[in-house]
Amino acid sequence: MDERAAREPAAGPEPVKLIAAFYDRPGVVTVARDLLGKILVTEFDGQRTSGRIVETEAYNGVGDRASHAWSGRRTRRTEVMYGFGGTAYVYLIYGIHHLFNVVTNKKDVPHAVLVRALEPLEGIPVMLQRTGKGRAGEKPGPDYSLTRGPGNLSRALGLLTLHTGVSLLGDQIWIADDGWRPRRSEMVATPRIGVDYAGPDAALPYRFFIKGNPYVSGPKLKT
DNA sequence: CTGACGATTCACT
DNA sequence: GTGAATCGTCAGC
Repeated sequence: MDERAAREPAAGPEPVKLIAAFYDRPGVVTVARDLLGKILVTEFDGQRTSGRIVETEAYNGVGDRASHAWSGRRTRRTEVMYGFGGTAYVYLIYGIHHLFNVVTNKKDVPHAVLVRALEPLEGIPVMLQRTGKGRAGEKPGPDYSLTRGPGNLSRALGLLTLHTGVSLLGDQIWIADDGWRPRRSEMVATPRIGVDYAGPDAALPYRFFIKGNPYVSGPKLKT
């Protein structure tokens, strides 16, 4: 298949917004894998920005030491994780970066998927404006750092902590399927990034990404 | 109320 | 490879 055609949003069918049944499923690891290739969209003040999801991480509820909900921790910040699947969970890390997560599973089961990287599709000028990247004097060609890494992509799409609790079934933030999906052989699973504190759970293969995609964060794989 | 720290990023050695 | 930025959250007193 022509790789370029596969990545062109206009080449495929109209993207269809994912419905509650996608998010409600009990297996957060499966949902994290299934999110690869889907399109994350934000539309704030009439400004649409979107990108194809190329990297995710699953956070597997109360039994997962890496999860904010580990051991049933339930606070004002994490309360949204205990809500319905298909809700945004955005939190501030290091006082600087906003990280966007998708709450999954049914109410009271605090599963979530961290979206770690996107390949930009729509609204790239807006993303450049929001991030301050792409100004004159910089080297030509795509700036892969625009949406590489969870802090960067959240900034590019305008996602802030105030968006925590927003339904992904609404018209501000949603995820769509345009029919494109990675082959199984293009998908890689590794341990999650930045969760060394999680003891044995730090080694779980809960990070998923599309092999070879230049927007994927973290160290490069050995070939 | 206090203090330690983080699901990160970037500049710098 | 190392360290700083910067502040809400959380556990503990």
